[in-house]
Amino acid sequence: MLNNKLDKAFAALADPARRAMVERLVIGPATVSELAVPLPMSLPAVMLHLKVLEDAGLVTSRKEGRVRTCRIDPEKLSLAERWVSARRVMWEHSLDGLNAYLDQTKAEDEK
Amino acid sequence: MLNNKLDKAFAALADPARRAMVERLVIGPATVSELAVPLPMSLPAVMLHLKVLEDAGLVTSRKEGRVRTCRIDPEKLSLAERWVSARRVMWEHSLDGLNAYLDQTKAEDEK
DNA sequence: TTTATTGTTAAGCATGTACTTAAGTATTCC
DNA sequence: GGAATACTTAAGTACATGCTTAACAATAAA
Repeated sequence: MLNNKLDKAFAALADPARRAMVERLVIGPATVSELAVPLPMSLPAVMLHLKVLEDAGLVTSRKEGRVRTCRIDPEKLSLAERWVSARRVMWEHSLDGLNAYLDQTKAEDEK
Repeated sequence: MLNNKLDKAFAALADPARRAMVERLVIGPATVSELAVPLPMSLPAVMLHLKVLEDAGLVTSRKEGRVRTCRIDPEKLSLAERWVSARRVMWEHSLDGLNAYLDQTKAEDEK
């Protein structure tokens, strides 16, 4: 059912086509056709990917005339980022992570 | 086909059961049964999730006797983190992101 | 050596995902 | 008005995902 926001955000980012769309949109807004150009698929398929991105809250779009313009909404992007970051930091503060850190420090001393 | 490492990492993190397993493992290593306790599903289902996490490189495990011990491998975790972070930063440096930043700054001035 | 524990494999099922082509709608241009 | 553009919807197909229960190791404990 994908209720959770994180579920949707991570699931959206799991697809290379959708990541490519995000990569394009971080540069600036784009139309649906512009997003579709580099992608090896039909326009309806791109629409579906766009819908997934919008549903995850990563992208918003607005239609003016016959053109739909899409842009990044970076809040959800940072939501996903913060989840991963917080867990990595937690791990680093655990005994396991501490040992890994010490091993790494030791390895660097021996260089 | 999920060839890409990022595909697998994001897809693995898109499931709440798997994120719960990661949350448990950042505290320290755990057995399969320990990971299964809080999860509302059968042990074989947990095994499948574990396999997905291992396949994504987020988790490693080793069997000693009849017990399999699992632990986090934070390298792939930071791989996903860095992808998101880099895109957010790129967006912030774009005209769109710059405007959002300025709007936010203005809003905070008015507080 | 029987029994309990811990994990693994197999088979099956229901649902979701990622497309496709074809047809349709709404705008804009000529 | 008629044609081109930019998307949108519908219908259908193929494959992947997320479980289940049942049966089967392998190891450890009594």
